[in-house]
Amino acid sequence: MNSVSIHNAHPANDVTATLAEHNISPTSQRLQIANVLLNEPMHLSADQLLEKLRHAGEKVSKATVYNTLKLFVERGLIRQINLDPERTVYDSRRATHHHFHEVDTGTLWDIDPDDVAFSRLPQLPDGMEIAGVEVIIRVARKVQ
Amino acid sequence: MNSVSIHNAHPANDVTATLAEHNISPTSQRLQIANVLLNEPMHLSADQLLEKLRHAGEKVSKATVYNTLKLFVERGLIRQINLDPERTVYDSRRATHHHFHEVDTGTLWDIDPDDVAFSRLPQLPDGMEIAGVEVIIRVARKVQ
DNA sequence: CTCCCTGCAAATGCTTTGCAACTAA
DNA sequence: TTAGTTGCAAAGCATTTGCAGGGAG
Repeated sequence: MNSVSIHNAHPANDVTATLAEHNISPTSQRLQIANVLLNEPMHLSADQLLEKLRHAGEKVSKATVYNTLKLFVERGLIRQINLDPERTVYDSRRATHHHFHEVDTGTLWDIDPDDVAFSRLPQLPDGMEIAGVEVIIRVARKVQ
Repeated sequence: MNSVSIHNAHPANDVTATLAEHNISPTSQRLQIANVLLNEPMHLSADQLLEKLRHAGEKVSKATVYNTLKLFVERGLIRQINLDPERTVYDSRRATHHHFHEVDTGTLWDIDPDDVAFSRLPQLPDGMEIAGVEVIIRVARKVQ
């Protein structure tokens, strides 16, 4: 598959290949970040990601985390979600999907795209085409 | 400024009443801001709003605009929409409705709630109830 | 050697806050 | 008088950028 000899606990080959598919050269930091994000679908802020990496003993700077996330978003590797101004979150599930958003805590859950279907959608503005449809279901803890 | 009762071209009484309904005392600045936002449904950032007010010859400070918008949101008078971190937008249509979002320019259009209907929605997480459903249709200019 | 990447620190830009002056009742 | 508001300037914070040092080939 590849001639690079990276041997860590994670299926790094997949990640390296994924980076390559998106024209991203696989530096050590990028692999670390991609491993965290891509191994399981998750929503993380830049700071949460940094903390997770540091916790795992990785050596990454804040600037590199930001720059790398920005690069990944530009290259379509991850999605950027903006719930509120102090909370930019990155979503490693590339396929379009939807979200539950718990209003009080800001927690996000994924909604499988198959669990949402429309029986009616509006006409598009002239000369425009759909780039994506996103549904956010805001939920709150039920008061008894 | 002036102790004169308010007599402008707009239906200020409605606005005053609306503020009252939301437990907001009708100061001069709040009336100015509410007039801009409530007279017609619109999406504005804090800065756009400030510029609009200044253009209209109103005397409002930036801090007051921010504080007032925050107050209005807390009191449920307007909604806050977060497109991306440097672009918090305020929406004066209180009823739930949906949006077209032009990706390139960040422009928003309203979608009438009647123009969207679901034939399937996911099961809610345990103990949660729906606080609102929001659909964002991202659109891009068609390339010929 | 050369190119690209990293990381520190400084810069940026939106938003909030401290606080003194002010206003309406 | 008194409670609530305003506005300036300063502070806060997430994110970006400048630039020197570093690593891979």
